[in-house]
Amino acid sequence: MNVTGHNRSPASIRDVAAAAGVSYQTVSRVINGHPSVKQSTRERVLAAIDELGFRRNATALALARGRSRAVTVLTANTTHYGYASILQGVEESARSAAYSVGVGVLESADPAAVTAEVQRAADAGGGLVVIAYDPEGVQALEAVPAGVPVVGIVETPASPPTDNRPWVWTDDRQAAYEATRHLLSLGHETVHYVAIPSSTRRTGARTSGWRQALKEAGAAQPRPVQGSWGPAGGHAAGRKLARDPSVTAILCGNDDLALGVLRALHEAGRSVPGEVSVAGFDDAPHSAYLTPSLTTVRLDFTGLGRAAFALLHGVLEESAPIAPHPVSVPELVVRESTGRPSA
Amino acid sequence: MNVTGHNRSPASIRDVAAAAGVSYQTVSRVINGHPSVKQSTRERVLAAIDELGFRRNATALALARGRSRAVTVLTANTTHYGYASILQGVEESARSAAYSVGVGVLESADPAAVTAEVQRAADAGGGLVVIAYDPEGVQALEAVPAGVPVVGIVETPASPPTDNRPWVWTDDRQAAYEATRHLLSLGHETVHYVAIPSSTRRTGARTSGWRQALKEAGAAQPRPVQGSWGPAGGHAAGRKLARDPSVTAILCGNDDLALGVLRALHEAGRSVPGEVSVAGFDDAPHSAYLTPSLTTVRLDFTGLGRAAFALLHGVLEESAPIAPHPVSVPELVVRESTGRPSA
DNA sequence: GACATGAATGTGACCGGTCACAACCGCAGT
DNA sequence: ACTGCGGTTGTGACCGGTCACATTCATGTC
Repeated sequence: MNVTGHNRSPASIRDVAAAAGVSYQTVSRVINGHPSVKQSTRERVLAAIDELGFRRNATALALARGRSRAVTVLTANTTHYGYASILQGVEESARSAAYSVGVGVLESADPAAVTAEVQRAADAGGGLVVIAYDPEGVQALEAVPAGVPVVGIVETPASPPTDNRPWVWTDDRQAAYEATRHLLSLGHETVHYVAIPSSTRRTGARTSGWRQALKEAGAAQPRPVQGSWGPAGGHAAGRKLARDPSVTAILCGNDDLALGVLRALHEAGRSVPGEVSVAGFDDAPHSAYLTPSLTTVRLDFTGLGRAAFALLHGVLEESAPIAPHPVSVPELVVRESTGRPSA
Repeated sequence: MNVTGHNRSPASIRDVAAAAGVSYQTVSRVINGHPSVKQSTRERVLAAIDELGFRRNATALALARGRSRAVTVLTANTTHYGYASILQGVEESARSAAYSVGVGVLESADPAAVTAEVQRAADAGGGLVVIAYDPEGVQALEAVPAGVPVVGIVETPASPPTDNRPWVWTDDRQAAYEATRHLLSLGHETVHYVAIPSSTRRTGARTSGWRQALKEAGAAQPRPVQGSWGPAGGHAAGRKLARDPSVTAILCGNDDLALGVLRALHEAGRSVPGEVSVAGFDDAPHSAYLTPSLTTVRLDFTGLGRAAFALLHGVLEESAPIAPHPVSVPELVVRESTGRPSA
């Protein structure tokens, strides 16, 4: 009988101490597995703990220790596949390290709101993981107060964040490069690009990888079409591209955009991959089941989340040395949506 | 200059008090907007706060007050559309109430792990939102220690959780009922069902709504096909159903399953909706862009999340009275994937 | 038998806030 | 001059743990 049902407020170590006839300090020692506690005493204390249903108060612990086994993930979105998977990865490893995980969403538009959210997360006391794939995330990363442990998840290894904080990345640039080369190698004259909103005012890593592949191949470099994140944006972009008969290959900034593009092409009566090839980015779970199934670049988002946590964990506990910035290697997955041009 | 760069440890109210030449209690009063503080004093304190870059320590606050403006969402998954959207809804309203949001994932298989996760979340001190759409969630809801404020998000209003804790729901039963009736009204002899894992050992709400519609129409009641959550499960189920030429209408437990079913039918050479009609559940963002676009039942998951938080907020702050269990009304969205049977 | 030694335990202060209560202030009422 | 009172401010204890240090006790050694 470890829970006595109608207990008023939860038992503290002093309650346990009283019940076991020892001092609170001894109870503390037992909880923390300190060696110098006589066996008989330890057993008495453990019995009392069980009896009273004692659980160590996490808040008090955090206050006394000055740090709180907690990580907060700051992200612009929690529903898109990549973001959600990163969160899942962080949560996964955080859980097995007995850390708790918080989420803070960075509301677009308002910079003050972003800063406020960062502040609140910082006040929580633990470490921060900032997903800096988009403008809000980048701003958030910069707004993190000095002294707060933080790991950034960024799009490109090219230019590190302003200071020497650790970060992890997927090599999006390389990934886009490879996807573009795949399409070119099939015989397409050039490849059009439907972009996701880029992380900075400058060109995003995916865009730049695509561009480089075109350049190296001496192919024409059409203007990227700006899309949003979701399928609706892809659909809008796809309608424009579908009107241009010279378009035979389209690379999309993510799989959702690609889905919208596929739909737009279908509505315009252009067959995929017969007339137009389409490739995506991310390899979301549904991409393999579309008709036609989607050629895309698989990115290990959950692995990225795990790496971010591992890094942060190292910083917070000062135990494990900070591993060099982990990279996850993207992998091109060729499916039905890409093929040789018909002409 | 509110941040003095190289500040060692963050300033406490006593630091501020010293700087302003008042007692710590006066600082506390200023922070909390207590009326009886002389205007000149207040200004002096505010100046010191700004000077030292003081921020109130959330941990200490929680310890002193005995409760912490925090909510933890317990869920079996963070990436599936419905779950992720609920989380988003909770986060959204939590943020505007200046609450922080935690996430705990309930690892399947191991019941002990589920209980442990619930415990850790409870220890965090705030309130709990448990998504009890699946066996893990239901178990978690039951494992919440007495005295911890909790709101459950359940599948069916039929049988409330064991005790009188508040909860919210979507009327999944009614939704499935309507979707089934839609298919029957198109002239299908009967409707097959690909089920998501149900929340209890008994039949899930969606299954039961489907069954009732068939019963009322005097239609045959085929065995539901067990699927998992993702498209892979739907694909497997779809392959079985595709082999049976008598199958002309399939209702799926969610849109991901439906996607897998669509793919399987395509592979088997059966046209949708020409030979077979397919309907999903949830109205995920991509469902409208599939080819054929998916008939489905739209559920307001973010609204559900918001409602859950509102309820919990009421409990935690004892201010607003507990509103009656909010329901969000599902809406049938008819698209291309359903039509009259060909025969 | 006196003393150093190490194991086992207890005491007080502290983390950074809050709460309850006491004390001080100036001013009106008698 | 004495009292009452509301506005202002300060003091001490507390939330539930930890940490640094002091203390007690049994033991082995000279």
